[in-house]
Amino acid sequence: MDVCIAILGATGSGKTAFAIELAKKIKGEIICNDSATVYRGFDIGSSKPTPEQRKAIPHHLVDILEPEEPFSAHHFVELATGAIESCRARNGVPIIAGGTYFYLRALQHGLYPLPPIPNGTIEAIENEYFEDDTLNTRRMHEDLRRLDPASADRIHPNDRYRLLRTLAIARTTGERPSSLKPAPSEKQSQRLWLKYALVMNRQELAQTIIRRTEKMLSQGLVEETRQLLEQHSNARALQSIGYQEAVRYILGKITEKQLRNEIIEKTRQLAKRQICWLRSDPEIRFIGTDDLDRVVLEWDNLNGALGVERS
RNA sequence: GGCGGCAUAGCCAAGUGGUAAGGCAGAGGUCUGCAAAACCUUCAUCCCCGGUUCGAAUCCGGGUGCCGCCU
Repeated sequence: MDVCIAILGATGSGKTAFAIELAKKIKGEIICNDSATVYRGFDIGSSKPTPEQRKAIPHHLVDILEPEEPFSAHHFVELATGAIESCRARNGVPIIAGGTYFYLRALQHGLYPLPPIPNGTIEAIENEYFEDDTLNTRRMHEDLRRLDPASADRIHPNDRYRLLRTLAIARTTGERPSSLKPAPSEKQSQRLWLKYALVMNRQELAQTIIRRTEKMLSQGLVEETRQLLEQHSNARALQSIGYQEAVRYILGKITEKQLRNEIIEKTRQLAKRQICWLRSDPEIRFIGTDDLDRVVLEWDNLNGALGVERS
């Protein structure tokens, strides 16, 4: 049996610090569950773990990609799986820490067994349904219903993002997307998870987000963005929170005050969606930042129980 | 002090006699390979008092507040 610990939480709930403290106590290594910290150069705005933190505890999946390189749930699953194994080989405890619950779910439960969708498929579909300057999602939805009613039921007619992807899957596999089932690998199904989420009340969280945002700005988020924009203007991560607003500020579209307020607002909205994910998973246990000992204890208990089981 | 204009949700705002559009924010939710993304649901009785009318956010009178101009 292979046990992984997940430390989840909304942005600013203190999960990074908590995960590091936990790692110190149980010989853990941290695997970052995050869509932005994987990129080199995205330091301030992604609140990447600091060099000191990374020196104290090994961190995986940080600074592993150039800004233009693609990254997705699938890449995350592969890389995180590798990191878990190498950590295990060193007798360490893998601690998956971060806010991208979608990635964690893919790591835990697996993704569809899908052939890669050929480049240009999505664009081709887009062109097909592009009418009068917009995507005719109504027609996309009707066509999807003809191909796969079950998928059409699950996807809202306005959700062009999922409509596009589902149509692309249907086209490249020739199968009904709704018939595809997530396929956890053997490793995945043997893994045991201890999942925790740091809770914080909304007001406290709002305060933390304000402080964080101001800190990012004073640490030079705008300057960092300016450099990224010059060298990697196509990087997708430039569209993530903080960077997107900084780009608009650099282009003169918003004022400094708007920059600050919009980052705060977007971050708060993100936190809300993250909390929503966490609430939807009954396996997650909610903890406070002072519950470190409890987590260590639960980990020890589980280990003891597994040890007994083995003998 | 006089004259004019405005007053609709936390904010912006449509509506000029027939039972309160829309956007933003907020709250709740969905999510299976871009997720720090995309999408859904939900949220007011119209500054106050009186009048006209079957019926008023809409018309009339008075009050209050804000803005502009004049003295």
